[in-house]
Amino acid sequence: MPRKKKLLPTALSPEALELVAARFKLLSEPMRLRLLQALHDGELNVTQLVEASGATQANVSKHLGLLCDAGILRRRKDGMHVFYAIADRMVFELCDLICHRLEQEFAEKSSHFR
Amino acid sequence: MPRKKKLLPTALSPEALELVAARFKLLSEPMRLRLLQALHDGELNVTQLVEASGATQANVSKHLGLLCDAGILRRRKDGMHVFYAIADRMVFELCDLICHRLEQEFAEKSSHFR
DNA sequence: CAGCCATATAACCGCATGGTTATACAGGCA
DNA sequence: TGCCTGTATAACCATGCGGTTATATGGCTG
Repeated sequence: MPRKKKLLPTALSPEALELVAARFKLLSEPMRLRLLQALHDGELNVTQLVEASGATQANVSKHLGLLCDAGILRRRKDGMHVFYAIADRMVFELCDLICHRLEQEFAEKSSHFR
Repeated sequence: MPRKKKLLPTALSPEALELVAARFKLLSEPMRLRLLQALHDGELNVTQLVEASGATQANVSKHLGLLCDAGILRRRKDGMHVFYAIADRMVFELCDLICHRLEQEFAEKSSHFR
């Protein structure tokens, strides 16, 4: 078996950067993060997500569609209901990284006042 | 020494999600990713970044300002020049995660045609 | 079938923001 | 001092996109 990955950065092409940026953009909406968070522990249908997020049904549906198209969520129809679930748990890894870093930054800033 | 982190997800507050989303939004522009990538191996001044990115000086300057305000970059004035450098290398970790995942997704899709 | 519920979609509006152009500002150099 | 270079900023425009409202679709139930 050959080596797994190249270690050097090897500048990404502009097209690749577009795709990466698009992925970040998907995660750059608080409402979508709320939906993802609501789905952290398991699938929910649209009505449940509407309740959990506090947004309108149309709005929730649109966001879910985007996340689904990107492969972050998956859909499962069950009779009249449509259940959504996390398809790519890496999103939580990304959020946690940012979250901990922010926490750390604020802790440092606030320490200057003590 | 007590435990380092709580293990359970513990839903983030809406305000926290706003901050996390804002961080993602900063990374959701291809041009900003290009600038970050250009700075991967060390600091560069604005003129060099203009060349590296192919954008206008004003545009580059604006993006650099945003990244700097967020603490992702740091500035260093040297005479007439202003040098920018990565202040938080976590951005590369985030990009790599997404990048490898996209690579993997496309590889899987393309394999269906072989 | 009729009517209701759950979901998706289309049309629209308003705002945020990326890009450009022009200009201001500051440091070096004659 | 005056000019040139490097950088930041202000004003402006155009586009994208999140939110809403209204409507379509489709499955269930009486």
